Amino acid sequence: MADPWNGLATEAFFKQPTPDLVRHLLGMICVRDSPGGRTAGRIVEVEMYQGPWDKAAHSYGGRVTERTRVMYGPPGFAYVYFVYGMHYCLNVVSGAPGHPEAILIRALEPVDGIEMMMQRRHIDATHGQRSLCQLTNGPGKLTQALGITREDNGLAFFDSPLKLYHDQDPLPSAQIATGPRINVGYAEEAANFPWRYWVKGHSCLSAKGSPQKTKT
DNA sequence: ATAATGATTGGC
DNA sequence: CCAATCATTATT
Repeated sequence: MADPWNGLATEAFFKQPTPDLVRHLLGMICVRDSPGGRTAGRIVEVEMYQGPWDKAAHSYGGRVTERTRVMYGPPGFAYVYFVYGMHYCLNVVSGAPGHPEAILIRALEPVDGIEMMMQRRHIDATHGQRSLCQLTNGPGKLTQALGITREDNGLAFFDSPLKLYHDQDPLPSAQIATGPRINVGYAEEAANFPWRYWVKGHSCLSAKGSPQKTKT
């Protein structure tokens, strides 16, 4: 038997309940292979969206549209949508078929294909941790850096150019923080659900996702 | 057919 | 703080 915490995620891995999967995605490696090469990053910030009763979700109320159709299918596939007329966002579909749940990937720590990411993001080569993080520390930034577009909608994370890998054991709870999701103020009571999860203290968290630093 | 708006980012 | 920019969605 393969070690479930080492290597390409299996189709079965995605069948766990969304509240479990969202924590297990933290620390995993998201990979996008393209003819030009591989780009990849470690997942450090995510948000879950749960089906018909989550007013922040595109699938709120059980709406089935062309855009949200993939959310109603089996878990482990990509839900990619276009927002604000200029950005793509990448989600991992979760939940059993008929349960329109998904997990938005909000920030990555760059791991592979740095040069290609810099070209795609139109960022000049500079060095240091801070400049690396700006490649992928936001949901729109990471799709641009990995070259993810609407063409990726519906791809299987366990069998396609878009992949999720384990290279370490799941993060312990002590290293995971939670809080309200970003930019869902329209969602009334759901706006306050603590359904954003991030790696505590990580330097590549999204700008709005980074807890404000307090002075001592 | 038309109007409103967004699971964001970057610039001022 | 606010403009950019257009697909998606709901409404007429």
